[in-house]
This record gives sequence, C-alpha cells and structure tokens, in this order.
Amino acid sequence: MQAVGLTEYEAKCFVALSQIPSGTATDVSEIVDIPRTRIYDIAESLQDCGLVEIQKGTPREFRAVSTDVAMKRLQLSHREHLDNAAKALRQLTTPDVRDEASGVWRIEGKQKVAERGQYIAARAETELFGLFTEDAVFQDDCFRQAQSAIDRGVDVVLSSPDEDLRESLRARFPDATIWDPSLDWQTLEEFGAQVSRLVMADRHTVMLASLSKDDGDCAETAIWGEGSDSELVVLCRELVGAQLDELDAEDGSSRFSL
Amino acid sequence: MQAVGLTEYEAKCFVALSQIPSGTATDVSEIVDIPRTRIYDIAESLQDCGLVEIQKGTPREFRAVSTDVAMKRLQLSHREHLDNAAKALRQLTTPDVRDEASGVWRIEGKQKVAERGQYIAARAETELFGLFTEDAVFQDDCFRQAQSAIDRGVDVVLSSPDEDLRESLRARFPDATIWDPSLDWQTLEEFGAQVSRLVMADRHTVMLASLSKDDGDCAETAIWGEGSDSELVVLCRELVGAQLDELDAEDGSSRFSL
DNA sequence: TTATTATTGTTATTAAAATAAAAACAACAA
DNA sequence: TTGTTGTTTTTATTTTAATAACAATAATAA
Repeated sequence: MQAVGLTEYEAKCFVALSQIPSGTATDVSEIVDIPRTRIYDIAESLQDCGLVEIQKGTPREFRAVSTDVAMKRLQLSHREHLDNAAKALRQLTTPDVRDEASGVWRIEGKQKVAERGQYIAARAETELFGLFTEDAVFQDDCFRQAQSAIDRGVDVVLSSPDEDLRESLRARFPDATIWDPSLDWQTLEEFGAQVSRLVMADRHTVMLASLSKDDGDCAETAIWGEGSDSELVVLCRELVGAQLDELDAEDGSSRFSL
Repeated sequence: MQAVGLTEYEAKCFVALSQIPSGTATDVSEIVDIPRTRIYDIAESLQDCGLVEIQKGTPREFRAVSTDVAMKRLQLSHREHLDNAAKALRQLTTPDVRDEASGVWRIEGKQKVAERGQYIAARAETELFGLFTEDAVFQDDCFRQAQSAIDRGVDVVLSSPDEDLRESLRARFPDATIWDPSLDWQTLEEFGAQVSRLVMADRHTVMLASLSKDDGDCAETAIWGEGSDSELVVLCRELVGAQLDELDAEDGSSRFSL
C-alpha cells in the first residue's frame, strides 16, 4: 500500500477499516498497531483522498470505501499529478530534442529493451535488420513492427542462429529475407555476454541486447546508438552491413527463383 | 513532479535533463541546485525507474527519456502497485461487506457526491426520488441514471423549487412525475446550509447534499445513510414519503388524463 | 616527460524534514 | 469517580537533503 503514496500509518489504517464494516478509533487501533490518538488525523487525511468516510458522532465512526473505488480514486489522483507534471515539463522543454543522441546508451530491463527495439524498427525507412537468438525474445510486438516495416516497403532482413526460429521466421514473414548467420556468428560473440538481439535500422540506429543470468534471474540489458557519432553504429555497419550487401546481391537472384 | 512519487532531488534532476539533449553531472548541477556529487546516485535511481539513460564514460553522460515515455512509465509502475495492493487487500477482506452502513456518513467534494448519488439511483428497485435546487447540479450522469431507472420500471419522482428546472425535467423525462415542492420546501431548509440535492431510493437509502460558498469557493458536501438505522433515512421518510404517497394517489388520476 | 591543477566518482558525515511513537490533558460519557 | 474520546505537544526514528572528504583520472603547464 505504501508504494501508492500512502504513509505506513495511512496504509495500515485503510487496511484495518477495509476488514470491518465500520469502526471507532479504538477498534482500528486494536486491529493494527497504531496509537489510537493518531487515528483521528490519519482518517481525516484518508478522507481527503476519498478513501475513508467519517461519521462525526462520539465516538467517531470511520468506514473505508470499497477496494475498487479506493483504487480508482488513487489512480485518478495520480493521473492528474502526471498530467500536471507533463504540462509543466512541456513548458520548460523544447519539442522533443532527443531525436539524435550521440554515443552509446544503456538500457536495463526486458520491457524497456523491447520498447526501444520497436521504436527503432518503427523508424526504419529503407532497411531493417533484426537478429534474435531465442524464440522467447521475439514477441508479439516484434512481429507487429517487422510486419509493419515490410508493409511499408522496408527491406527487412531477419536472422537467427537457431534453425527452428529461422524456419518460423521464414514461415511468418515470407516477404522478408532470412539470413543464416553461421558464417559470421563468431564475430558477434566477441561482445562478451550472451547476445539476445540486434536491431539495426537504415544502418543509422542500432541496438544490441544481451541476456545475463546472474542470480538465477534472467535480465536483459541493451546498448544502443544513433548516427556516425556512435561507435556501436559504426561497428555494426562494418559487421552486418557487409552481409546485408551480399544478401542484396543474392536477394535479386532468390526473388528470381520465387 | 514530487507528487508522482519522486524525491525533490530526483524530480529536479529529471527536469534539468529534460531541458538538454544530454549532460554531465557538472552540467546538471549548474542547471538546478543539486550538489554535483549527488547526481550520480540520483541518476542511477532515475535509471531504475526508466526515466534516465546513462552513458558510462568519463565523464558520465546522462539523458532523460521523452516526457511522454516518462509519464507512461510512471503510470505503468503506479498501476502495478495499485493492482498488487488491490490483490493483497482482497485476500484480507471478505467480499464487499459495506453494502449496509448504519448511521449517517459524510462526503466532501462535488465528484464524490455525484458518484454517491448515482450509486444510490442505480440501486433503486421500485421508487426513486430526486430533488435538485440548481440546474448546475443536475448533470449528464444524473440524466442517465434517472432515465435508466425509468427504463427498468422504477417509479421516478423528480422535483425542484426552480420552475424552469422543473419544466426542463418535465420535458426530458415525460415518464417521470415532476413535483413542485413549494408547499413543503420550508421544512427542508431546516437543515441549515443551502440544500443542493436530495436523493432517496426505495425509501431505504438517502443522500442529502448541500453547497457551501465559503472562501468564494463552491464546495458540495453530502450526508447519506441506509436502512432504518439511519436517522437521515427515517427523517426523509417522514418528510418526503408523505408527499410521495400523495403523488401516488394523484398519479393515478394524471395518468388517466394523459 | 613529469609535476601540477582540475575534474570526476564514490562514500561518509551532518543537517533538515517527514513520519512514527509516546505523552499530556481537557472534555465528555457512563 | 472512572473510563473513553479527541486534540495537541513532545520525543524518537527514518528518510531525504546538504556538505565534506578524498582517491582516481584527465587535462594542462613546465
């Protein structure tokens, strides 16, 4: 409960009141370990949030609103704060100036990595390269972005060291080029940790993600960069670009065979 | 920004980074009044939230994600906390035991008052009485609930001391009974403050709301109660019930005249 | 090339603010 | 008279803000 912005006392008080139809300060203080004398102002504070209703007799009776109503109120309140914050922030900052970021940047967490990958894929205009080492990494939103790129005429090349995954990709994306990296896969492992995915758009934006299994946990982290200023982009252009060029040449012939 | 759960330092740091494409600890500490030496761990903490990305060189470079992404991440995080809290709470409490609440309860705030009014109207099974003193109080959701009650066969009686509002109600709800309270309106003013609305469902649940104009502000507060245990319900049964009974008798004849 | 100065990154200590916890006490009810 | 209630103050603890210390690294000057 505290994670949603309530103090320990507020959270405890609300929990106690949620367990009974209604109660006095003495009741609450017997259910949870809060001094009776503090219940009055804590309940008042919860009333301000819309989580508690107060019957002003002697003794005072308190009741909690239902869980659903409480959650909704907290959410609405948070949403307002977010909107206000966003509004204030937009007055301070120019329109999104972070379109171009030099260097190499680090992202932690599977979801954030996936988001960045999709963002990169969504912005591909002529060419999109994606390499995935595990089926688990290639999720629905990746499917969507890859298909969307194909639909808008982007040259899409997908790759995986795993043959089953390659077959699966081939079946799902008949219009994409599927590349077997076994010829050059060793050079990619020079990055150290277990590479999970590599996404490159227009040879301009690159993200390289890896899975680390420290502590029995399966965490994904990534580095990404944009433009010739980024060492990562320069490197991947060398490593992958050459393969893509070869595929372009072969691609002409394989289309002929279709 | 602090209202959304960030510490002052975190909020300031994020705001500063949002104003520049990227920057070092020294840059940030020149933009906002935070000790340079604190930027490192604060940015780390913001990275954990997904609000900041860090380029680990010397000097370290920091960049903020875009405002939209930041807000979305904060919201998702809050949502998760809410879901977890709701789940935990549901294991502690029995299914909603707050269906019946004795006594008289107080609500503050126009929205909460309106919600409670709608909740009461939605639960009317045979009879719904609503009295409104001002056009402004009778909002869209009130319209909806009144119509919904009519649609499910509930005896709906609406009333207002304001003739224009009464006419408006009569035009909008041809199937409802419209009552002119001028005969007994004085007794209702004995509650003191300016009554804004009175809702009674099935002579079992009652809410009485009032507008107070303290501090130039227009705040609505309400009291409500359920069942024979509630003094408010008992009182309104006396005051309003008799009128409803009379209307029942007249209602028969007015239907005859339609 | 070496020495000096400036910058950087990490940590420890101190100060201030917020929250938790205990105490005091007047007013009211039984 | 005793017990309960409600409000406020004081004290203790925790969290956050603010400052200081200092080793390591980078940049600059000699």
